[in-house]
Amino acid sequence: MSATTLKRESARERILDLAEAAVLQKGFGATSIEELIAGAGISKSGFFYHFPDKGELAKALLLRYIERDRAILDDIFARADELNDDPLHGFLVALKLFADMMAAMTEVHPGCMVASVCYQEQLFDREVHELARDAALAWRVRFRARLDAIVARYPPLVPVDLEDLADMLSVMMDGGITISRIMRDPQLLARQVVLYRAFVRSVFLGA
Amino acid sequence: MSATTLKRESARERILDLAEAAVLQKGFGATSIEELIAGAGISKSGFFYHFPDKGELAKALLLRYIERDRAILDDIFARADELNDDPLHGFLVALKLFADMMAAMTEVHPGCMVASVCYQEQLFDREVHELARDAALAWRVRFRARLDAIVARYPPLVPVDLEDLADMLSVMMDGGITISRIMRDPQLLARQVVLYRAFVRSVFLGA
DNA sequence: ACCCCGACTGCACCTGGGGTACAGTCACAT
DNA sequence: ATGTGACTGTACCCCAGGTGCAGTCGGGGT
Repeated sequence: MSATTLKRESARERILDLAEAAVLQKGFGATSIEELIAGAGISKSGFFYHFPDKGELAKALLLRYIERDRAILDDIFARADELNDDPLHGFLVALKLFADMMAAMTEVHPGCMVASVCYQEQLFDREVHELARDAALAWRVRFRARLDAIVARYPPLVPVDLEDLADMLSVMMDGGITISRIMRDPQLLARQVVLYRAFVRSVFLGA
Repeated sequence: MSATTLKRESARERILDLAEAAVLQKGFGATSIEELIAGAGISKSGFFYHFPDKGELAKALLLRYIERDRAILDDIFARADELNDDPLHGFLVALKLFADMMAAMTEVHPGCMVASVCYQEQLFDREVHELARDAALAWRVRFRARLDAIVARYPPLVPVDLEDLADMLSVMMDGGITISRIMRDPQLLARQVVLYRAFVRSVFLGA
């Protein structure tokens, strides 16, 4: 990394920051390169120097989003595990932490980049869709591992498929974000996470 | 309705059909008026005769989608009520019918128009967003009424807010469709509806 | 001192998509 | 016969997403 690259924040990062906010707020299609370069203070040529085309911007955006999401989940689970070493209670605490985090957001959740990509198909290439798929698969694996640890100690009282229960969290996050946005209710997502928590609790601990 | 309107299927309907498929598959932005008029066999002027602008097409599309969705739900609940007059078992049967319907779809669900609109903000006017919101509100009211009837007979064993539990179905449908698409697993949505059913069951009947 | 390289700028130009404007057509209903 | 609904055709405008390329500017390596 040269000194030039480090000064302030590189133009590339500035574009990515502006694009992320704009895309989550109004969608990828409605976000113009024009507005990004105006905001970042660079020329059109400068933009195309960093991103061969708009699709590459989408890829970079998704990659960054997935990475941050992963870091947030890592942090939440780490904090939950610190407080507790029982797998079930650790998971329940993590869900609580997550719900609190969502509840703390005063405005509606900016949206899930992965879902956003899903509804803009064909605009992006195969590669971008694989990225989204890999992210969803990573969520499944992560949550599934937690659930596997739980069943070893708590035999489920309600018959459920663990993979489905793992996917259910992804489903509720994505759906929760969407319905939260549609309803313009910032708290809806948090309440849905709490409901998922109640389900997990009742599956392993009963009513 | 004139004879002209009836011959074959009106151009307007043809456009709407083509647009619906295209939008659910690749998004509204990626669906060009050009491709629609080519498919419908009319001129550009013909398109703008029916829809003042692309936004009006979105509105018409959403309206049609919401109406069909309403009809499907009406039918499912009517069939479920025919088979059963207990509110809880009626709801559980309806969920089963719904899951079966979703499972019967061999390809991945085309997607939810309402969610699609949600992720394309700013592309549409206030009116379109109000439409999406009203649709989500209608789901909430419909499911909430079912749940209210259930609690009158079955005191909940797990403490849940009924409005949240009602919203949870919308959340799982939308999220299920999205994750189903991302994962390219057509059966995922059906399995998630079954899980929601298991939750409702355990809330009112226990493990 | 020299030059290369990364990170741009500026300008010219092209395409496709979303419109606008408006005159004309043609079948059918009254 | 006359009007109305459902269009067609032509012409034109703007904007966004590019493409192509020559030039610039500052730092680092030799």
